[in-house]
Amino acid sequence: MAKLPTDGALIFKVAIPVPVYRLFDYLAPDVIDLHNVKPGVRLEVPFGKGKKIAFLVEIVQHSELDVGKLKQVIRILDHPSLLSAKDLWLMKWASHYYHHPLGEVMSTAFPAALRQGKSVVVKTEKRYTLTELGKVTDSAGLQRSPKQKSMLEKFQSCPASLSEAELSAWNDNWRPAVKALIAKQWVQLELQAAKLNNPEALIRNNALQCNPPQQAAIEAVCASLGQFGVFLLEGVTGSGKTEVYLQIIRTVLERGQQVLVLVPEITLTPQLEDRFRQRFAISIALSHSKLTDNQRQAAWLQMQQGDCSILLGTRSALFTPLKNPGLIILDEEHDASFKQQEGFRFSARDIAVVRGKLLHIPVLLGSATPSLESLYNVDKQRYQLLHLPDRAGNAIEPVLQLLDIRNKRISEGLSEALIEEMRLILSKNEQVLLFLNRRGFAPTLICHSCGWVARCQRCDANMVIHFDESCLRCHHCGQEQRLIKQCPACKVGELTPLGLGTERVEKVLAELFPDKVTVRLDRDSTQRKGSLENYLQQINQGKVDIILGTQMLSKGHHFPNVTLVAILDVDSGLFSIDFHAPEKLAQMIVQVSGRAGRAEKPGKVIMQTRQPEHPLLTTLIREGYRSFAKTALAERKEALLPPFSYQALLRVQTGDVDSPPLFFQAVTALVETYNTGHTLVLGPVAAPMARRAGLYRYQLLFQNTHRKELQVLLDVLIPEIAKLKQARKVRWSLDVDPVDLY
DNA sequence: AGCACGCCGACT
DNA sequence: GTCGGCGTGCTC
Repeated sequence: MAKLPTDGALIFKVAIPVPVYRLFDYLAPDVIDLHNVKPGVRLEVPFGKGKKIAFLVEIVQHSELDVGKLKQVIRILDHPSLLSAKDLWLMKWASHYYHHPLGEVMSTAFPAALRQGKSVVVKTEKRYTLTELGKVTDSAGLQRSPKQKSMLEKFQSCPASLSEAELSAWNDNWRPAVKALIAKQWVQLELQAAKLNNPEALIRNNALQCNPPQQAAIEAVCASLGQFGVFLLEGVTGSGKTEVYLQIIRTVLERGQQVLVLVPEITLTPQLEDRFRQRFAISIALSHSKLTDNQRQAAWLQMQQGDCSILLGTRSALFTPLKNPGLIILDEEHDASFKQQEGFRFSARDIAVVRGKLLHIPVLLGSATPSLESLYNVDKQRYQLLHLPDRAGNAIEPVLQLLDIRNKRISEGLSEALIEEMRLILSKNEQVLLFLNRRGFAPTLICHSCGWVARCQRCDANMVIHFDESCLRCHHCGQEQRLIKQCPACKVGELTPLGLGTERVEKVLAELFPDKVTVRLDRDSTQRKGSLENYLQQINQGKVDIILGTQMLSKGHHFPNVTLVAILDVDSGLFSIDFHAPEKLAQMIVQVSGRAGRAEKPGKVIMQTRQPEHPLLTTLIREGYRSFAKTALAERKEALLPPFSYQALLRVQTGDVDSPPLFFQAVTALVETYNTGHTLVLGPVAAPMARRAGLYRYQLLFQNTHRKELQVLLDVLIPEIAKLKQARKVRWSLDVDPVDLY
């Protein structure tokens, strides 16, 4: 219990969710008993004109400010804190690392309802009130003797509560009939607890037989339980990664500990959830953006209270407090969606590793195509590589091949050679999967006569033709207009769709294969809730011959009857200015390839290209992803790009063109003052897409081969930038370790 | 981020 | 003479 000093009031140092890089001082509330008032508790405080929910960070004796002018905390919301000291430490660390105000970091770590100040009833011990027990027992609707009745009445009006041991002792004095009723009730109430205490009750069905590499991976991670270690589980689709997860999780549960499982996207949760539910008889908490605030809050609290042992969630679930942490699994660790792209731009993968170290638990990163950063960390022996080489059940790796389409006749993106391959596969009643990462009919509408192109008025981008909805749409800002027929510039020219989108390919497939069923899977076709699931079901039931889709196809879902995969336009990924592009392209190719085939039906992957000699493609095909990664890492090293250096990107958006130069002038002056180390400052330059949604975009890149030096510079620079008056006219943000230079 | 204060143009 | 524009500064 904190003691009141004799000479003065206690000061609460408080983080408030406002974009301000410091804490605020408040007088402690008028409660003498500060028992359980620990850093991390939510507070209601007066702030400016109104009130805000804030977070206690520290209790101190003195304030830099005149104590007489301090306001007082209105109330304390949590008894005790919902966050552990380590949870708070992690948030402070993240606030510092990403240079984001602590109040906002903490705010994002709480579910929406709790950050708005909703109170939570926290039970401290598992006790059952007799009143409660009496009510449920009585509602069984059985005939009772007067004696039983009077006993139950006594029971119901009894204010006391009993622990398990107390109840069973007390139980012995009851008549058998009432005892039986209570026992029945007891079983219900204790079911969850019993499952947690009895490992055998956890498991619904027997584990699958594992091959030696799987077994080795399981043993390596299990041997590390109770201590920190990062494991990179590398395994292609079908290599049995999930089985490895499940068996390790079982061991963690048997130790009475909790598991946090993070996945990149919600579309992946149903399948993993099913596998988990089939294996474990305990409840599984879910947390992702498609759930309601209440559902997410429930999951959060269940993990915090230790009422649930498995949490399956997306990026934002990372900070969920764990009563009894045992393991963090991050599946598809290479996926860019683990990086938050606005506001508090954190990497769930990187913070997960920090959290594992803090909690002395292992972190298991899984991927068929590990990120270059993680492979680099394996080289540096910071991560331990666990490789699953075989497809479980002896399935054969798909054969990748390039299809040179230079000077070849091509109809709507499909070369004749590809069409022939498709005919062959379809004639055997096997499925074909076509991948094209561009939705809509065509990405450009051009005038055949004068060359006019339909551009978005608010972005530096073309309007995409959507014939299905008879509109032109900008994929960057969502702006829409009706599909026009006449050229607005020359009034005479014929408007022609240029380029390829999934809608267009769908149309040509209907002409080429009139007796085959095609399903198109992209954001447009799966917008209705449940339609994706519906399509997937049809595909797996064999009602579909050709699957055509975008990025959506490359993640999670596996199509065992697909024996031919074609990537229609692999070249568009080869010429990006972002140095991450080759890595992303290689990952995409391997991920898409992994969708196809199974044991008795090996898959074939065809990539249409006009760059058949391109080293990225040839290395990937001849030597595989790991060879590609090795080459790519060598190139990064040569150019001193991450992971051989560290970057932070200062981004700016404004409605007017005049503010950014003034802002960057002021920033550059600050940089000159504070950059005593060797941080490279590149820019400012216009962003690759200089205008988006009506806003002008610029960026300034900081780069240093020493993490610490960059960190120290940003430590002083960012709060100073926040104070600039030129910063008020622009929307600026800092992106530490950017993954997307757009 | 909000919100108030404050100093310059077109209006009941 | 006022209403209101948004530039500037502050929030314990």
